[in-house]
Amino acid sequence: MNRDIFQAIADPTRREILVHLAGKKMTPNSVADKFAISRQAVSKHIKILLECNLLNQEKVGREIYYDFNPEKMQEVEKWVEQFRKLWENKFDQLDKLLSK
Amino acid sequence: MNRDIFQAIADPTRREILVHLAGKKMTPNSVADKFAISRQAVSKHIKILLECNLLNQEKVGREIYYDFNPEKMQEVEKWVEQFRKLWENKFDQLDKLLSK
DNA sequence: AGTTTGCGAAACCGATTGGTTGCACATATA
DNA sequence: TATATGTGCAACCAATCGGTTTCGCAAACT
Repeated sequence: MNRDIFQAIADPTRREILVHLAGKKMTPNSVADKFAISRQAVSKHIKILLECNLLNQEKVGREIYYDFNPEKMQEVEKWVEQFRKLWENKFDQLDKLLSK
Repeated sequence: MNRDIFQAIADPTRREILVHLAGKKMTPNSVADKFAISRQAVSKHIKILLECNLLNQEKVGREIYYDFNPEKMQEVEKWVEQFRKLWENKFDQLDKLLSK
């Protein structure tokens, strides 16, 4: 399934999961230990992140290790990028004002 | 009301609205002309964007002009930033591999 | 003064979301 | 072989979402 990455990172729990998995690869169980929700709920979040290629999957025995795939996140960066010149202009104008 | 900016930009219509309003200030009616949804639906989107400070509001007579406030978008940029070194590492490794 | 225009707010609706519990199944362990 | 563990999937549920239509009100036009 093809999912919108912006919708994927809209949920605060999923954003936290991403930060954890960017630090080190983890199993769903160990991720779930970090949160106050069920293992299955975490699994659903992981599935969504997986569906938009924000995670890599590696099966070891009966365990599955997930870790963050940074490439996809560039899509977000690229979208935000288009606005950067706007806030930089704003700062430039403030700088000019302050230096008067 | 205080709203999550990630939730605000999760909707594709709202992202399009932001791009329009980053180009020039517009009234809800003129924004609605760009979409296949009602003016009221657009107004609800604008309200959400306003609630997390992604828009500025300026009343002129009976019209209200909205335009993009870039500062708030830096929150998203900042969050994505933490992952940048990860994908940059990935490219470095690819470069090394290709130059062998 | 009466009508049109621009807007936000409210009520409503079907679809989606984020959680739960229960289950099936493969893999490890006794 | 029997049992325990790690996982994904399905069914269910209340809450939220994104749209609609209807309404009220202020500002502009005739």
